[in-house]
Amino acid sequence: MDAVLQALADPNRRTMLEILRDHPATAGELAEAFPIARPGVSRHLRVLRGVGLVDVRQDAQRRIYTLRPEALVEVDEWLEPYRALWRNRLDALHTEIARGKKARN
Amino acid sequence: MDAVLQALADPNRRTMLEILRDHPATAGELAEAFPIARPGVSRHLRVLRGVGLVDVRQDAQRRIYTLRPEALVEVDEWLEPYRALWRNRLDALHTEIARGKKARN
DNA sequence: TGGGTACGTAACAACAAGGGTACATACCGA
DNA sequence: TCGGTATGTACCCTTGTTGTTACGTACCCA
Repeated sequence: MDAVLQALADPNRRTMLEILRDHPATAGELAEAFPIARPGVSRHLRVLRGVGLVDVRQDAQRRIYTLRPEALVEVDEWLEPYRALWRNRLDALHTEIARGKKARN
Repeated sequence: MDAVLQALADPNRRTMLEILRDHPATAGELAEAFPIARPGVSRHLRVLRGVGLVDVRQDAQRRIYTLRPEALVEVDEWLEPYRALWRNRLDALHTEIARGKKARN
C-alpha cells in the first residue's frame, strides 16, 4: 500500500498507467509519450513493476507492459474508511437541502 | 488531484489523517504522535492544508485540525476507471471458478 | 505587563528522486 | 557472426523533501 501510493505520486507514472489502461505498450512506445529520455522511462517502469502496478512480458527484444489494476485495490481499500465519512457529509448536505426546500414550501 | 496524491505519498501525513479521522486534534497532540519534532509536523500540516485535506480553526493559542474527507473524492474519482478494470478481472475470475465447479460436477 | 504556552516560519544539513549520458545486454536478420 | 534494434543498468548531477535548531508571533493569566 505504502509503496503503491508512493509510486502514484509521480505524474509521469500516472500517465503511463493511463496509457496502459487503454492497451498494452512496449517500453519504447511509452517512452515516446514522454518528454524524458528512455532510461528515465525505464526507471519509472521499474518502480511500477516493483509495486505490482504493471506486468511485463518479453517478445523478442521488446518488453510489453500491461496494466495490473488489481494493485490499485489496496488504494481503494485505504480509501474506504474516508469514503464513509465524506458520504455522511454529503448525506447531511442533502438532508439540509431537503429541509431548506421544505421550509420554502 | 495531482497535489493530493503527492500529499498522500508521505506515511506520516497519512497517519495524521488517520488520527484526524477519529477526532479533531491540535497541532501539539498530533506532534506527540510522531517521532519527529514539532516544526516538522507543522510543515506536514501545512501540506495537508494546502491540498485541502484538513481544516484548521483557532482556539486561543491552539490550532485545532479537522479532517476534510471530501478532498479525497478526487482520488476516488481518479481510481474509477481502474476500478472498472479490476472488477472485470474479478468477474472473469469468478466465472472461471464457476466453470471449474461445473466441470467438476 | 511579564512569563509561560502553543504554534508557525526561516535557515540549514542530509538524503532521496528524477533527469541525463554512457554503456551493457539480448535478440533478430542478412 | 556482425550490425541494428530495443531495452535495462550504472553513474553523475541537480533539485526537492524531510528533518533539525533557532527564532518570531500570538494568546492567556497572574
